[in-house]
Amino acid sequence: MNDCHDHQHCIDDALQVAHRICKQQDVRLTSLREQVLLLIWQNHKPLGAYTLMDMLAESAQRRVAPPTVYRALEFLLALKLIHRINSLNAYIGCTSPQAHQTAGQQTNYFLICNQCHDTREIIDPSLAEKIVAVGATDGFSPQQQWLEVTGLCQQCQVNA
Amino acid sequence: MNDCHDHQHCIDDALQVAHRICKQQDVRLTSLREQVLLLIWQNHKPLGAYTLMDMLAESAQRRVAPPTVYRALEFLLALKLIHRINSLNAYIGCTSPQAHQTAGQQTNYFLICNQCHDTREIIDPSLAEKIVAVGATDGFSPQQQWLEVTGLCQQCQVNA
DNA sequence: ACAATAATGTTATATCATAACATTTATTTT
DNA sequence: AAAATAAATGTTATGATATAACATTATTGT
Repeated sequence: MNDCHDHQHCIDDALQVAHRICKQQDVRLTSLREQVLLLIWQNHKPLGAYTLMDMLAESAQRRVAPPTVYRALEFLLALKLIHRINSLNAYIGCTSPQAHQTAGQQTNYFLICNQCHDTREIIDPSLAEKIVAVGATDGFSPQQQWLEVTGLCQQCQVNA
Repeated sequence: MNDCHDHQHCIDDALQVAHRICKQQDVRLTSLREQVLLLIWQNHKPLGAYTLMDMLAESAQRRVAPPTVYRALEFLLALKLIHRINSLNAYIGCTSPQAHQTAGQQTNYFLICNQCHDTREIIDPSLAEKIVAVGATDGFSPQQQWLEVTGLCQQCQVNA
């Protein structure tokens, strides 16, 4: 893990934000949903749905079937508490659920380390604008943007 | 389809380029591989592997099993004659197979219309540079970039 | 023609995801 | 508090995407 941060603090913070957002939106962060979110944050790497199922069985003593975990993921995705990494079929915690609306679009930018799999979300309105500008050449009106950049994170470059 | 081009010409051209590249690289564009590439170009939209299988059975009178079509796709992907659209689990023809190496990275940028599903590839070195710059802030060394932007193409905005 | 290599065929199965309906839990109304 | 309602989760089955492992066929170089 790319450990340039206090990990426990980061988890606590994410959970706290989640509780706040759910309260605001008047939706329920049930025990299942919270467990899923917690597992995603504890691992701090993109996790697949079936991996999460196994983890729930182990750490949370709760064996659930696929639809159950997918429903929890769907809920968390809708609130943007997590994101889906399309190139990995996996899910990761969102660092700032309110921050990726830029000019009416949903932006999702990730740096994915091929070696340690640490995955970092980027929030950068100037990048969003650049991408909009590129599409505008073709008269395209964007709604959602996904950017997944794979490579080597700083840690893994140093260690190589 | 976003028909601002001569479609047959575009198909012919793509096939010709494919033949040339295979010759250059000394690899074989077999009948199966060519059929798959042709189907992808004829449709001009992202196609799933199983859709391609069905199409092969119909138009090319050739019923094949999944591994066969996946191997053909793998071959075409390796030569960058096609790309995979991760958000759709689908494959699309590449407009200029040599053009997306920018500063040592493979770049894949697409505008995907939510309505007509027309999917356009973008080649834009300045965007690649911008993305590299964004990653550089975190000391990230990129290898591959995927950008998938969904929204409405010009045609579909006009028709709406 | 023969050996070596590459491509495709075949069977089985892994992996990711959802539809449809039953049950349980939480909330609201009375 | 009990009943009615709504929301969440459980359950079963299956759909959709992809690959592993090994057999066979086609192509290439000698």
